[in-house]
Amino acid sequence: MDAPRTARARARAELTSQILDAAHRQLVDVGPSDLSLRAIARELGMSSSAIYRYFASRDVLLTALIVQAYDAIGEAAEAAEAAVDRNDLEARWLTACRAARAWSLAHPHQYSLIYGSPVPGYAAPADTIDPAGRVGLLLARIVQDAAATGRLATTGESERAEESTSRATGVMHPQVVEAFGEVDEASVITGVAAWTSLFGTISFEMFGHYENVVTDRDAFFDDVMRRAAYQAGLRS
Amino acid sequence: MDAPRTARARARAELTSQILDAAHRQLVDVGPSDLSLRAIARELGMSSSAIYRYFASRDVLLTALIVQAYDAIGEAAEAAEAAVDRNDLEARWLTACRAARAWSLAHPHQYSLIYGSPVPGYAAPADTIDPAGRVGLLLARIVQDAAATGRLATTGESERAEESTSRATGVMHPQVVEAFGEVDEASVITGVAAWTSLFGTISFEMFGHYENVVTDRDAFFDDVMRRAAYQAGLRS
DNA sequence: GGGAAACGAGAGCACTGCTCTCGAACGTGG
DNA sequence: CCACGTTCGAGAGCAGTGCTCTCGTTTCCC
Repeated sequence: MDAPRTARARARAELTSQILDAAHRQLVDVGPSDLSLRAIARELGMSSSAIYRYFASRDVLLTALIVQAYDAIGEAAEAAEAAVDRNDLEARWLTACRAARAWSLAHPHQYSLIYGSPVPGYAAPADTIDPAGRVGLLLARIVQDAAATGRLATTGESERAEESTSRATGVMHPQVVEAFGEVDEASVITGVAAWTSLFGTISFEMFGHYENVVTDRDAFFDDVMRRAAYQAGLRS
Repeated sequence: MDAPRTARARARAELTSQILDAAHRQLVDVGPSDLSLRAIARELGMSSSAIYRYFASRDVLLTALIVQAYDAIGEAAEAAEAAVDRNDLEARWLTACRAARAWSLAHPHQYSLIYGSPVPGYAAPADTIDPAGRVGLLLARIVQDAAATGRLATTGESERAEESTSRATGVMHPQVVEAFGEVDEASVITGVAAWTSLFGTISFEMFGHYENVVTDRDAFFDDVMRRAAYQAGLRS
């Protein structure tokens, strides 16, 4: 952000990112709750107390890592989705979901950092809520594109959906509704439900809940995400 | 289970459950990762090392608490569902889901113990996989009842569902297919997807992912669970 | 009753996050 | 250019953790 004028400022920025890197490296094989400030300090050859010049507490460091992880999975999903034909909405959807899953399976500890139980004594810092929505925003954009090209199926299924739709108003946060663009709130709900389903499925797989339940995880995931896309209003 | 013949065995059983109770009590306000063996020992007026006569390690104690939590949420869902008219399949479904959510909101730390990121260095003990499926089994039973009374919608929606159904075989574990009874595998998949959606939605709500996203959580949950029931093949 | 197993308490080890102090390096205003 | 104030790093230390080991004591079973 700011250009580091003085040598001290430059050294500070350098060390800050070195600490972050070391923490990120440690996260590869230890898991968030076992992440140790002292171990990071050892790896960097500095005293443990020196870390506190750069991060006020362990939780602050974790928060920074959380933001990193959100950005990483968001970027992975965006990059994959960007390579797909803009007109093939379902392919875009499925590709984004698959990319999110692939990233998660490749980075289990970072995943549990952002989608597991919050490890600090329940503190959802404001810095994290913005990057947290990145994958969700990507999905919302696809739904929005579907609506823009007149390809969003508004009525869910049969009369039942209509019934629940009729009284569903004011359920979602205005800024989320805005992110979906000019679609009715029922579509926002199904979109958020699909987003939830995406990470619910990944979490269940990663946290062992599909042990002795789902054998072919790839096929299962694809199937569920396809149905989620359909229910969100996307038709091929 | 076994009748404690000797006084020593009786004292052992007594103390074991006292430790478990103290741990459970501590879980009300501290969260799984902050659960302290020494604090439990202090509360019980015994030395910390004495705990190890009853639980070989902290993880073993946590495992016991996990089983307790699974049983508790399972029992809550079952009790609520049992009070509903057996013929109203959707009401049974929705009631079970609501009970699971209500239990979760009332017991956040126990919830994150079973549906959050696994706190031990990734150990999913065999003792836990059985009670873990209790809520899922309940939902499966409802689907099974629907099939038994000829009220299970087998073809999902349109030709798309049929397409993905055609190649979906061998995806699920045989014992899960068996738990669903005489339904085709596609219905098992949608059932497991609905089960995933249930806890995915609860997790997102509990772990703060609906902050600035969903305002009316009750209405949102009902809506999503109703759609999940529909997609699982349940029709009112 | 005597031998063996189970038990409780205490000390101790290695580790954690975090605080405080103190001397050294650094940057900037006069 | 140099003195003063800020920033930084290291070390010691505190309170706490899970866990192990030892050493008497209690209980059980033959």
